[in-house]
Amino acid sequence: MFLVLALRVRDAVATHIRQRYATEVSVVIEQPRQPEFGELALPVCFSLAKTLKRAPRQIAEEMVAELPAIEGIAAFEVAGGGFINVRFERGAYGESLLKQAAVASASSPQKIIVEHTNINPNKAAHIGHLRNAVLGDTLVRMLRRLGNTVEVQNYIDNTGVQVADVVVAFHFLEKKTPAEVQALVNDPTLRFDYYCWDLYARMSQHYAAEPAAKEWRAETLHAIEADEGDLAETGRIVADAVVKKHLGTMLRLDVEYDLLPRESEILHLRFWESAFELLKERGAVVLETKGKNAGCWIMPAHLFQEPGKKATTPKEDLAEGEVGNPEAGNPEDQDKVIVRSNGTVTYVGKDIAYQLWKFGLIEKDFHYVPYREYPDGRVLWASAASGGDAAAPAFGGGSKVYNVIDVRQSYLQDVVRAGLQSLGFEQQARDSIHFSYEMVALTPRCCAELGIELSEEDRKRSFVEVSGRKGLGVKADDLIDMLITKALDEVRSRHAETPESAQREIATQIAIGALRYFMLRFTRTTVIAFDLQEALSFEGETGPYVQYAAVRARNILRTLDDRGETLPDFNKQLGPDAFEAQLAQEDFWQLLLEASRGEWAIDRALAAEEPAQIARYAFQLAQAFNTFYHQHHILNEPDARKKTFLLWMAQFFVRELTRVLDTMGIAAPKVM
RNA sequence: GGGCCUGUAGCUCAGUUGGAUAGAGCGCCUGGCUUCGAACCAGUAGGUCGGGGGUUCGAAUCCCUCCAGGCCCGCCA
Repeated sequence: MFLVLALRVRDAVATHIRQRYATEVSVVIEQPRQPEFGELALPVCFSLAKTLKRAPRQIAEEMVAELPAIEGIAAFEVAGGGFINVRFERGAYGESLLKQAAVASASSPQKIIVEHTNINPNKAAHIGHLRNAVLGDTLVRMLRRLGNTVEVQNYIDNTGVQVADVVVAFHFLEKKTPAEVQALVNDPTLRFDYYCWDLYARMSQHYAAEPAAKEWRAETLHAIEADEGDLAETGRIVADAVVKKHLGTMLRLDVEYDLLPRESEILHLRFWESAFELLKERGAVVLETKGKNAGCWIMPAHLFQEPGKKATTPKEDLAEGEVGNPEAGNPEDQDKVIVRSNGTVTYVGKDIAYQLWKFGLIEKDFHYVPYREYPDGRVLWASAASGGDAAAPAFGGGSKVYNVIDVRQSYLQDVVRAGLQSLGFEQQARDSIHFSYEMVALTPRCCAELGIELSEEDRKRSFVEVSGRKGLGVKADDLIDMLITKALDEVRSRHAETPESAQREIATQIAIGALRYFMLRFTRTTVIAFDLQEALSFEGETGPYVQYAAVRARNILRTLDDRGETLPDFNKQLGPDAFEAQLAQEDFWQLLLEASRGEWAIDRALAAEEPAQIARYAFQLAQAFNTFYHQHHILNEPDARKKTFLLWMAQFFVRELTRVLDTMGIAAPKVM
């Protein structure tokens, strides 16, 4: 509702300015620093002052006098050097919240593709992968809440070097047949993804000690690509088993996907060939005849050095203004090889083909088979080379694509985008969003706690990068288990009477809440220096703090029921006058406002491309409620009218906070 | 050599895209549970917003420069 009024004011003011001053300015809406200043603040007169060459305060006064009446708005006031502050009609506002009036959306709904997780299927997921999945899944939930159709893709690189290295280790180091590897997968006493974690680290050490072993890698990669022999079969077994483990880990966090596009199908269905024809036709890639890249098809550096941006809004330029191109050295050093001199395509080439498919820009499509069904009924599909299910939904063809990939891949993402651009797909290039984020690193203290040996050099650093090759990192499932164990201790001490299964369910919700909130509270550009104690905390700015506020509010309603009282019929007992009277009390009004700002917060967070803002909003709302809860004892309220109103407030708060938590993928437990 | 990011309280981080008196959590200190259960609340202390210049009504935010740290720049993925 807050968003509805904000948009209404914005549009009315913009129209007024256009008509009265014959000029076009973007009307920025803010929340005033001080609540006493009202509900919205418009600094628009400051920018207007420049074009009109008049004092901002004078313009503000003139505008306040001339602005037409707006439904739901009680007053415009001039403040400071030329702010226009806006006050809502409190009675009407409360009434509309009760009646659950219109849901607003600032942008028109569209089909959006979000790609996230994308873990190499060769070992267990670690905390860095958790950041990706939580960020991606929260983005998906935010987009869906504002009415968009979102398709979630988790790209599986089942033919790459990382899988190959584990296959190499199984085949050449451990001398295991595919059947023996399959037996490991089936062994219930062994965690296959953990086994691979160690094996992969061992293999990396082996390569370092005996570089000649890299020939095994080449042989294995070739076998996997050709899909022939024992090496290929072991590859399929490893990748499929590890993918299933990853899906299980992510489901613990309530992260689901719609589609697993697999690299093996991109290869076998020759997506690249279609893209290659296009790229050659439009001159986006050319055959190099001289220099160090002789014999390669390259993308000339100038294509991504001069992106030729036009007609983009400044906001989009800023948000994705990460064009990182080397400018030093020889000109050909900056060209990007797309097809090697031996005729094989590089990773970026495949990525360009995949990105084109996401927008529906190449003729090719996958076949699709159901991969698994989630407990909530959602079906996860996987790509297939042939014999697809006719009942499969239409995948791909999005109008906007978010790739949730860490910031280290910025350069490659720029090349992919440049590919689209040089093919003439300007709009799609702009709507390809690299939703980048910084890495999760480990603090030296955390390494010490986990018994990880560090070099002298690393110990002096403020953080150490997680490395799969070194086997250095915190496994996602281990962290989740630790969180659940800790939460379970707390739940047991508070609710000894509760059955074990219920205790465990609550502890799990708290653990996941803590984890997801932890991964969301940092902005995308912040390196998370992972600290076990901080991550395990359930106090202060944490997920459990927010969950607890919801539980407290719900306890009020439950206790009312336990006392044999019934919830009043709010629709009959609360009208505009009642709201007007109760909301005259400032702290009631402020809490209600905050609780009604959910969509506004999501709208702004999406505009800023920063999910951390949702975490922050949820925390602030919880904080506001906790203060309110402490000051007003609802069930003992002697004034019947006031009590009715406060009960409604509690109910409204529960509903809104639950929705925000859901947007972050966090459950509101029954008790805590 | 180049590109991108970061530098804000003892620590970890926000800061509404240039706005009003720079905020929160943790930690420290003080106080509050027979209550809708304290995973909470109230309060104290803590700041040259890395340094310097500039732009203007107004700068933590934009520009220049210097310093410090991180990431990336392969016929690897």
